[in-house]
Amino acid sequence: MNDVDVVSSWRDLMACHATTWCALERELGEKHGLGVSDFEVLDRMAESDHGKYRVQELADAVHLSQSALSRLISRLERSGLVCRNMCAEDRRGVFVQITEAGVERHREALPTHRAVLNASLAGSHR
Amino acid sequence: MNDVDVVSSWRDLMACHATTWCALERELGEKHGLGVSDFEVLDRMAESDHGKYRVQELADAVHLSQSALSRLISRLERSGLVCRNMCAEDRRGVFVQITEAGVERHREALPTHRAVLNASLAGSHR
DNA sequence: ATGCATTCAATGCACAAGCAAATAATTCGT
DNA sequence: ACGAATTATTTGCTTGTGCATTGAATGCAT
Repeated sequence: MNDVDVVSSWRDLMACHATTWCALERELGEKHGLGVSDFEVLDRMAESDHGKYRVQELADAVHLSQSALSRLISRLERSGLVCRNMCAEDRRGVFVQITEAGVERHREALPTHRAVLNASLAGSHR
Repeated sequence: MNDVDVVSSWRDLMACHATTWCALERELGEKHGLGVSDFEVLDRMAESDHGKYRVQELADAVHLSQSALSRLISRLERSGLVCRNMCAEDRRGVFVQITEAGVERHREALPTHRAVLNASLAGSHR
């Protein structure tokens, strides 16, 4: 793969990312009062069995810094979608856990999320 | 393509975007004092013949809002990499033009950019 | 020519993100 | 067992981003 190809791959990737991200931000924001990263966090937690996550795990999953995650969780906590629990084994750590309200909100938002992705990624990634 | 596939495509896309973006940000920042969007603007201008761009054109090209672009251009202008010219035909508009220093900086940064992309996108997009 | 709606860019403002430093708890070496 | 190094998270600070608004120029209709 030559330089021209890599560059155009990267540009395509950026374009696709930007379009999809914006569409998600708009739809999730308007219809459910969630940002993309908010949804992503809820989504990870909802799909897991145990429902408990460490902050750093989530940060990796949604590609944010630790500090960004910490604040994001604070916002979600203030909205009652998530709660922090002290972690008994290692008291430096914090377990983040989705609440009933969080599960509910996620269930409401899920179809919107899927719809946007289907619309936005339809052709590009077969 | 079913829901599961779209979602995993989207997650792959986000992961790839995040990794590459961060690598570019770090390398371009450390070695050339440029952010990813800074480079992207210089890159567009350097590859064009006329070298003149309208603000909104650039905003679309680099996937930023018009206001973000306006400020980005101000920063590049302060660094002397770019200059604004009044546009004679339509005096609401502004032409952004790359300077000699801008061309120079872009030339320096280009190999770094290509190297990071090659390293980061090597396998994924054949 | 004047008024009105539209378009281009810049600015005020609020907010989310990253980096670095602070805080808190655990582990390791001796 | 005590202090040093390490790990997990939070907080202070600065910066970049988007939205809404403003200022200015243009096009169009009257």
